[in-house]
Amino acid sequence: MSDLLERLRGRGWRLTAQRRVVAEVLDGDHVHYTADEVHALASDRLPEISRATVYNTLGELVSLGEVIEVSTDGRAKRYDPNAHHDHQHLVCSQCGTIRDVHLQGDPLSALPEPERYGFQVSEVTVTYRGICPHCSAPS
Amino acid sequence: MSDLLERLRGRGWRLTAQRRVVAEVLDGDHVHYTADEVHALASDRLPEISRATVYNTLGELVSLGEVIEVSTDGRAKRYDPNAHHDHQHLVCSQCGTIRDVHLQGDPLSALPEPERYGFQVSEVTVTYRGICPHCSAPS
DNA sequence: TCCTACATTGGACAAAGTCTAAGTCAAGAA
DNA sequence: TTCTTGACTTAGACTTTGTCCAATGTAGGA
Repeated sequence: MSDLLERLRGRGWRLTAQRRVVAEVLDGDHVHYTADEVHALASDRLPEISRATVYNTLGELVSLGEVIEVSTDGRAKRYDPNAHHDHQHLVCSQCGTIRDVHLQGDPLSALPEPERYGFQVSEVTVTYRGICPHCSAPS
Repeated sequence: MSDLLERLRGRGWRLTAQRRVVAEVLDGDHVHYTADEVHALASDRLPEISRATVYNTLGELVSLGEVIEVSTDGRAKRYDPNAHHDHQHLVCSQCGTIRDVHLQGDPLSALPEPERYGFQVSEVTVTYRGICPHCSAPS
């Protein structure tokens, strides 16, 4: 994670306590927090951090390509720090759990030329939905 | 569209002016309105229709499987009446235009068994993003 | 035509996110 | 080290999107 901070500083990012804390919260794989969750976790370490700063910082990390914004349910967006490994998401329709998954083949190739309608297609996101083992287990 | 109304009546739907108007607004292919847009268009024909009714009706149409809910941008959900033809979406990153597209092959098969983590996967949505011809044209 | 269960309404409420003006501070300059 | 300044942060108002509820209206069967 300190690589991340170094990389950002190299791009002219001013390194503040708030930004550091947000980056630390997002450290780790398979993390998919909402902005509110990031704010709550960041507040544990830096109680005076404001919501606006969390939103600002997340937005910056997204536009710098260090974090991916995921909206799986039409509710709060989630932030995925696993931005340097191409992957998609598998979501439990019941509890909302999210897993990163890796596909066979390139989903871009499933869209034939005549179905592109002259668009310059550059990105594809695939979301699988189903019931996770925990939710389908007899209770 | 009157097939739709007949079908719904067959399922015990009470046919009111409000519901008819909402269904009429959603008539047509390649329509992807937000709830607010549906409300505005419905109000043109039936000025006293309330937002709550539009939300209720859209929700019912979705749970009856007659309309699909699409959230392409993490902002307002859009409602797609093209529910009986399997398709995915192509979105312009600049202007937000949405097109229905048809894929080659089944995207479910791109997710190998070991990548399913015990989920019972039942659904997949694929969203392509790019620049539409109108936005990429020299202005 | 009358009944009544279901539908609609308007407004309050809630969740998620954006904006702004005023104050603070990281990091380069001296 | 201290100073300076423009970038960063803050609190809270505001916006957008959507949900809920109690009161009122009405579709369609008897």
